[in-house]
Amino acid sequence: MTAKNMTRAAFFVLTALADQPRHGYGILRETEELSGGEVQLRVGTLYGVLDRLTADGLIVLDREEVQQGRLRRYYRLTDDGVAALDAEAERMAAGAGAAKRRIAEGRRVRPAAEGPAGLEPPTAPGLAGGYA
Amino acid sequence: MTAKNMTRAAFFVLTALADQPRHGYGILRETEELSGGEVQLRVGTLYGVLDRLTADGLIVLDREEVQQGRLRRYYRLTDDGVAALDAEAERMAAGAGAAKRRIAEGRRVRPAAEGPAGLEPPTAPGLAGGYA
DNA sequence: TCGATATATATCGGCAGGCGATATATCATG
DNA sequence: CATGATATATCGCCTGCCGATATATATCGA
Repeated sequence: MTAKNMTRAAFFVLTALADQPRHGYGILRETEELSGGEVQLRVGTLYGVLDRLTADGLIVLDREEVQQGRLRRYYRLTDDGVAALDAEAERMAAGAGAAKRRIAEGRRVRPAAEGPAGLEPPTAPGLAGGYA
Repeated sequence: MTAKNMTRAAFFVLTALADQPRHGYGILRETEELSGGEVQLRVGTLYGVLDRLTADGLIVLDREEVQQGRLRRYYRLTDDGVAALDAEAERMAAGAGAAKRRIAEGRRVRPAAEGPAGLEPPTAPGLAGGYA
């Protein structure tokens, strides 16, 4: 929707890889654990995301291991990946802050009441805080 | 990807409506202004989102006005809408915080260097902070 | 020993949703 | 008189998420 709009799935994958390299299945488990089970990154989503992030140069294949007869393919963030994740986190924090502020701002005019709108016409139109 | 996963566009619309009722075109301008031009909610996106949010009971048609021969259709948040936006803001802030923390955590092992991985095998696997 | 579950990879088709393009209409500005 | 801002709305393309499915090995309980 914006310039380089990162998908949620991509964000979660990058976050899971931010502290150390992980393999696909590890990313799945880490994401779920990290969010207390709230976020569930799906298998069907994972590999597409991994391919796209690799193509975009945000992650790279770190190494391959064979543990107990099972292949593990480890990915890690590139410098670009770290930067992208950092920027996205910044944007999210800013957006969350803006939303919170505006909810509070609206609470003055809208104290859980119904009816066409606030009683007095809104004071100023757009002065708002801005995301950043 | 999670339980009730709200789209970005929906988030921006709800945020734009959080302080006062607005009409479609106003939402577009407000979103752009609010983010310093970084976020551009598209016209082709807007009305679908508006319909979906209405169907979900997160916003309602507040009123219709005719200003200088042009129709303005104002929407406002419902209580559910406020709650949903608040919850989403919380999730975003938590996610952003987790990402930031993990980036810092990884910086210890990955000081902008390249090579298969950190020198010593990562100390502990998953103790992480968790989103919330 | 057999079935279920966890670990681990990967693909495919359906469907939701964002976006560019397009259409229509009014008003202000150059 | 044309352009651009304001204001609504629709349509088709394409990206991307997800459920289902496939394959293979190891573990554990019945």
